[in-house]
Amino acid sequence: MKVATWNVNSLPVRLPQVLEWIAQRNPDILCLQETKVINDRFPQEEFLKAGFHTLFHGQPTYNGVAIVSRIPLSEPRFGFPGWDDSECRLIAASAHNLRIINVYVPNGQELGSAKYQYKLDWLSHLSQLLKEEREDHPRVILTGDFNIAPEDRDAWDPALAGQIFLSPEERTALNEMMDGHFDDAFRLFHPENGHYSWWDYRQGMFRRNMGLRIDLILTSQTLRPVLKDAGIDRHIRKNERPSDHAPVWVDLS
DNA sequence: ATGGCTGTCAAAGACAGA
Repeated sequence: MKVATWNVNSLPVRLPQVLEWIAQRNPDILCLQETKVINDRFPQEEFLKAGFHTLFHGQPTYNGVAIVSRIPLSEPRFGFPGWDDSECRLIAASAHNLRIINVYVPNGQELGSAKYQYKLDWLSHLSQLLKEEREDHPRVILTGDFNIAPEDRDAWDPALAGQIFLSPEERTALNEMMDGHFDDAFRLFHPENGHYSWWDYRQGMFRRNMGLRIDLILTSQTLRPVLKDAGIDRHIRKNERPSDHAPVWVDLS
């Protein structure tokens, strides 16, 4: 059983590539970010034809998250309880015995900015929500675009450490969320340097493999015995008119 | 030092992304 995440940077533009990738990789659950499509225009039918249920949370122009799944989805959640975040960045649902939480963490722009503060506040709300979700659900998969490179080995240039996406505050927020509860599934299988999930469109960054690993699949430690494999489908970034992110997946028995 | 690309909305270029 495969669970995957992909920031598609516009689902209307990327839908053909998403359907093609689904046919190749055959995920059971796919979490999408930056769908950039309102709910009325979500391409439900196309996913239904491919055998997937859909759950989506979108707004005009920006953000937007969705879960598409071969397994029926129940107990949906859209956004945070008790906090009216105006941006569509969190969607969750249960599938079999798994609790899937799909996030599009704010970018943060630059250290000290209002957007950076929003990112830290957002992570704080996520941490709080996660405690509740973990109490209710023993097997959680928290996945999505975190806009945080967890460690120095997750960045093409170690000199980026301390800057946005790699700052101590962002990493502390992520570590505190994970500590003792979650594994970074990809790293259990691939500990070495040079693996990224995002490359800037500009300056041939992909060609030069200058990227960041910011798209993560965090699995409850209770799932560790059933984790079989994990990967990043880097080749998808070579597509014509690609997303700037590649799909990331984990395989569980 | 700056901008380098891509997408949206809308019909040029501002805004956002990472």
